[in-house]
Amino acid sequence: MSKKQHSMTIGALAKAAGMGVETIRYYQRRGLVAEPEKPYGSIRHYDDQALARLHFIRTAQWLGFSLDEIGGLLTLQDGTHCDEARVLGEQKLASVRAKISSLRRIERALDGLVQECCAQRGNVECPLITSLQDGLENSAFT
Amino acid sequence: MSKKQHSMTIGALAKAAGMGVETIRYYQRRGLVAEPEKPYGSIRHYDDQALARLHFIRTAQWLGFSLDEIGGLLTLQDGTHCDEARVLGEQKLASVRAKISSLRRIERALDGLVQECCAQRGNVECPLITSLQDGLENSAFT
DNA sequence: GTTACTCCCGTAGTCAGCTACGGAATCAAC
DNA sequence: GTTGATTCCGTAGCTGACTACGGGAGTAAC
Repeated sequence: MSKKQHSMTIGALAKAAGMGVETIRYYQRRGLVAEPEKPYGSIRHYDDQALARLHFIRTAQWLGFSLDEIGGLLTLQDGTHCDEARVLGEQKLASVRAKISSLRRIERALDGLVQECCAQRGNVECPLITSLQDGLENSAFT
Repeated sequence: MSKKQHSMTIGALAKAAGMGVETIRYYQRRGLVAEPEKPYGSIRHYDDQALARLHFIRTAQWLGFSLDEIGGLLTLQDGTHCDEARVLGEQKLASVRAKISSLRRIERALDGLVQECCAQRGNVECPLITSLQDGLENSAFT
């Protein structure tokens, strides 16, 4: 149970979290990470809890949450708001799924265009370009 | 074959293209859309070719091309650079596919967390939050 | 005790893609 | 011939997530 003694400067914290010092200071300004009060000397020290919070932020970002949304999640962090967290998770899941299906449509369209391009190689008319000009309406991939 | 007589002001063009006047003027500044010279009076007029170009831009944007990339595509527009266009299309297709697979991983992770949340309803510990804190490593969804 | 690094803090810049503002000119309708 | 909308043009602001800069203070190594 050694927790507090593992203290580090902001530079070490940044290295441990795999991000830049300026990024952490930016999160502090946004209110996502607390600034520990600095001792009588002058330099602030951070513990493992600060590191955990940075992990939280990074992971939630990877899941597609914005920093504002992460701020919301952090207020639920005491564990007593499971339902609210779940709702946020469900909303994010829905938006991720929407993004995926939109990207799939784009994939089909692009793939079709590239195939056509390959087939017509050497031709003067480029099917990719002309499809873009026509807004894809006349193409089979929409 | 009536083409030129279909001329419009920038406002009408914007409406036809489904975008704002300021957006078109922004594209002109970026060099994506030409500014027709204005007649002795004062107001510029745009034809269907300008509209086609806006369609081109919008569609290419939907396909995930940035405005810079679209500028590149537009220089290939004479149709004699089919191979180059195809290469750009293939690159974009690869990046779309990468995005999709990354989003799928995110989907799985989020879905797992939300399921756990549902299962543990009423519990004090929220699995979604704690997983975020631990960086998902200890969770089954990575 | 000096050199070299790191920290502190505020402010400002970056990127993409718009969006808004302001003041003058012009056009369309009545 | 006046009102009200639109155009023109340059410049400036916005969003999100950083990233950089500058100058002073503290800290670690030799």
